[in-house]
Amino acid sequence: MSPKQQRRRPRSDVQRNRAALLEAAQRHFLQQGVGTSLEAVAKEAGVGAGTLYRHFPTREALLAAVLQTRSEELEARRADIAQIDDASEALRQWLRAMEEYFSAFSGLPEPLMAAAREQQPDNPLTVPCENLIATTDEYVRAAQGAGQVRPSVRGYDLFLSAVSVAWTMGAGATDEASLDRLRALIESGYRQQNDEE
Amino acid sequence: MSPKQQRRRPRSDVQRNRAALLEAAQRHFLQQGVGTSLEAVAKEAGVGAGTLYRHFPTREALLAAVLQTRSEELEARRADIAQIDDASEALRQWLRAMEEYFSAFSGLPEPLMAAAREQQPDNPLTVPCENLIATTDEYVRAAQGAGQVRPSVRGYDLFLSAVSVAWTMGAGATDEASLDRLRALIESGYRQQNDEE
DNA sequence: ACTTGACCGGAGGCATCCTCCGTTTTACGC
DNA sequence: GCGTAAAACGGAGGATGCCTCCGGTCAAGT
Repeated sequence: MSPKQQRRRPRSDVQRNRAALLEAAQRHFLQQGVGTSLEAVAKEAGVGAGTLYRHFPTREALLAAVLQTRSEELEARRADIAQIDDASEALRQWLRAMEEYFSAFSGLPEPLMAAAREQQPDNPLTVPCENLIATTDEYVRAAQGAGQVRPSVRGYDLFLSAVSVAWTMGAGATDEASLDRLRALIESGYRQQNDEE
Repeated sequence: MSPKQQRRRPRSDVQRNRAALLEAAQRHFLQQGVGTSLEAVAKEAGVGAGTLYRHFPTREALLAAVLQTRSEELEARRADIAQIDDASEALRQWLRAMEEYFSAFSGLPEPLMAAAREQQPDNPLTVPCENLIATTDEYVRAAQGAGQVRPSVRGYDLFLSAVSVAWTMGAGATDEASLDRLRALIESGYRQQNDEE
C-alpha cells in the first residue's frame, strides 16, 4: 500500500502564473466588477485562457482566491473589534466591516448569496460564508447576553441585512445619506428597546 | 408649415408581433429570469431577432413593457390599500405589495435599482420607479402625520428596503422564516416607538 | 544533456448580442 | 381587384465571451 509517492517539486512557473492571474483578476474585479471578462484577465496576466481555467476552474474559484487576501484584512479587523467592551458596539462595527468586505467588488453580493444558499461544498465561496455567519452569530449572542439585542434575532438575519446593504451600495450607487438612514433603520430594528423584555 | 401628415393606418402585423413578443417575453422572464436569451424569446414569438429589437431596442424596454401589465395590478392593490384607516398598516401592506411586484421575475431588482439611480429618462424603467418612490413617500408622510413612523424616514429609504428584500428573495432563495425576520427588523426600524417624540 | 510528465497556449466550437439590408407584407388610391 | 411605395420583416453575420482540447514546451530530477 505505501505509495511512497516521490512527489516532484512543483514547477516555478505555476506559482508565477498563479500570482500574475490573481493580481490581474483583482484589478479587473475592482474596475469592472465580478462579471469582468475572464479572457481579458488571462490576457492581462500574460497567459492563455487554458492556464486560467486550469488554475481556477470557475469564476467563483478565482473570486474566492482573490478574496482570500481581503479575508485576512477582515480577520484583522475582527481581532480589533474583539477588544471592544460594549457588545452592541462590537456588533455594530462588525456589521460595518462585513459590509465593506462585501462591497469590495461590484456584483460580489450575488455569488455570495448563492454560496450561502447552496450548502454544497463544491462552491469555493461556501466555507467563507459559513464562517462569516457563524462569527456574526457569536457577536449577536454576546449582545443578546448583555440585553442589547432582541432575542429573536439570528446571526444569519444580520448577515443577510449586511449583504443587502452591500448590494444596495454596489447596484444602486445610492448616496451616502440614504445608506446611513438604511443602516439606522436596520440597527434600530435589531436593538433591544429599554421597555422591552 | 402645416404638414397635414396624412398618416397611414398602422399595419396589423405590427400589433400582432408586439403582442406575441410580450407574451413570449413574459413566459421567459417568469421561467428564466430577466437575463433570459432574447433570441430565444424572438424564436418563441415566431419572429426574427431584428423584429424584436425594432419593437424593443433594449432589454429594459422589453422589460418595462412586460411590467406594464403588472403595474396595473399593483395600481389596483394601491386602490384597495387606500381604503385602510390605519396609516401604519397601509404603509405595511404597500411595502409588501411592492416587494411582490419586485419579485415578479428573478433578477428584476438589478435593473430597477439602475433605473432609480440614473435619472436619465432614456431608461424606460425610470418613470415607473419614480412613481413608486413618490407613492411610498405619500404613505410614509401619512403614517408620520399619525405619529406612527419616525420623522427621519424617507419614502425612498423604504423603497430601497423593499427592493433589497426582493433581491434577497430572488437571489438567495432564503427560507420564508428568515425573510419574515428581516421584514420585522425593518418594520421595527421605521416605526415610531411609544416613548419617542 | 536528456527524459519525462506537468504545464502552457490559443485555436475552435458554442452561445448570445445586436445590426444591417435585401425581401416581403400591408394599406391605400384607383 | 390591382399596382405601388412605405413600412416591417427576418436571418445572416460580425463581435464578444465561455470553456475545452491537444500538440508543443519547459523545468525538475537523473
